[in-house]
Amino acid sequence: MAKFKLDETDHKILGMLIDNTRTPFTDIAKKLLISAGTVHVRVKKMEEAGIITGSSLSLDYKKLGYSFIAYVGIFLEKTSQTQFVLNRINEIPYVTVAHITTGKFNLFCKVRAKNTEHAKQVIFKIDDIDGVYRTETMISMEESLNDKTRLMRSIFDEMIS
Amino acid sequence: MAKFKLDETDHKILGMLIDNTRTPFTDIAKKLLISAGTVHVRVKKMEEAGIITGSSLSLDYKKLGYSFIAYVGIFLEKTSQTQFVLNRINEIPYVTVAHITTGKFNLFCKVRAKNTEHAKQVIFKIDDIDGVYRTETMISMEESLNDKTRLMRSIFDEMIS
DNA sequence: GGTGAAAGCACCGAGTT
DNA sequence: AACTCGGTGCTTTCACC
Repeated sequence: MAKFKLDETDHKILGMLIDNTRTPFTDIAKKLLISAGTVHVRVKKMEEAGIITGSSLSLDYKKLGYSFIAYVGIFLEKTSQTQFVLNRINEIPYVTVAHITTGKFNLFCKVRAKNTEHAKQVIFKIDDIDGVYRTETMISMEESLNDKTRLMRSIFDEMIS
Repeated sequence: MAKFKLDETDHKILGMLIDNTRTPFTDIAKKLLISAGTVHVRVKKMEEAGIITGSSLSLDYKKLGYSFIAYVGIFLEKTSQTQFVLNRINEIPYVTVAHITTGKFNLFCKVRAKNTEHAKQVIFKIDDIDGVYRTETMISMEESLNDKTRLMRSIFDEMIS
């Protein structure tokens, strides 16, 4: 939970790995003018500290046939049901992220589905959860991905300057 | 854009790589009772087909000091400004995803920041864009990540059954 | 489209400065 | 902390099925 101290070298290593986890340590070493062993040790330390929690593939979901994205805002009958409903939502396939929120909605989640028909089925499952009073759906017509890489750049740029 | 035909072996390979891009091909080969060379060829084909678009590190942003998440709904003065405003939003650091949406808002984005003060600065930048009439912020109190892995499981479960 | 073996590297730990 | 170096094991290719 605490802030972890990373120096500029660590950031540069992360910067090279965030776009491609298979970037050879030897390449990183060459670019940063350090030894591959040092890269190895630093990555390991970041893994042990829990900064690096794993690695994942980036897939083109449109090509896989999942081109529908929607956000669903959820109103509850009573706020005391929040955790219960969140747990139920997390059991529903094709819900990719869920949040407890302040503001308009009590809960908020993202759904990725094949098409409108498929999404409707997913959203009906959310509506059916005990304690859900009403939902409000926002359909994404276009997603512009900044995502992880972009966020890391924001963080790095600030730290280096 | 078209659906790409993946067989069960491809799905199993993706299933083993989605959680850990560094899973040795030899391990995958052993488990699926095929040769490591075959795993290599199939992964390469999926890369060439654009199904696999890359690989990225999973990082603990809380430990990096970025524990604030909010969603921002955006109302525009005129819908004709949509693309222009989307482009401006994509230039703002700490905005991680942006969408053009139907429903309540014209645009919709996710912000990850250090704290409320930092988030305020980011949201002010959104408010300042020409054509933005009003924004509505939903602060996440708790994020429960299903994320990529979860989605892939949803897809695989369906395909295998 | 798959195999199996061989060659080429990367990873990773031990020992050193 | 960082470097070098050597053993181990993964990746990648290629001739063959």
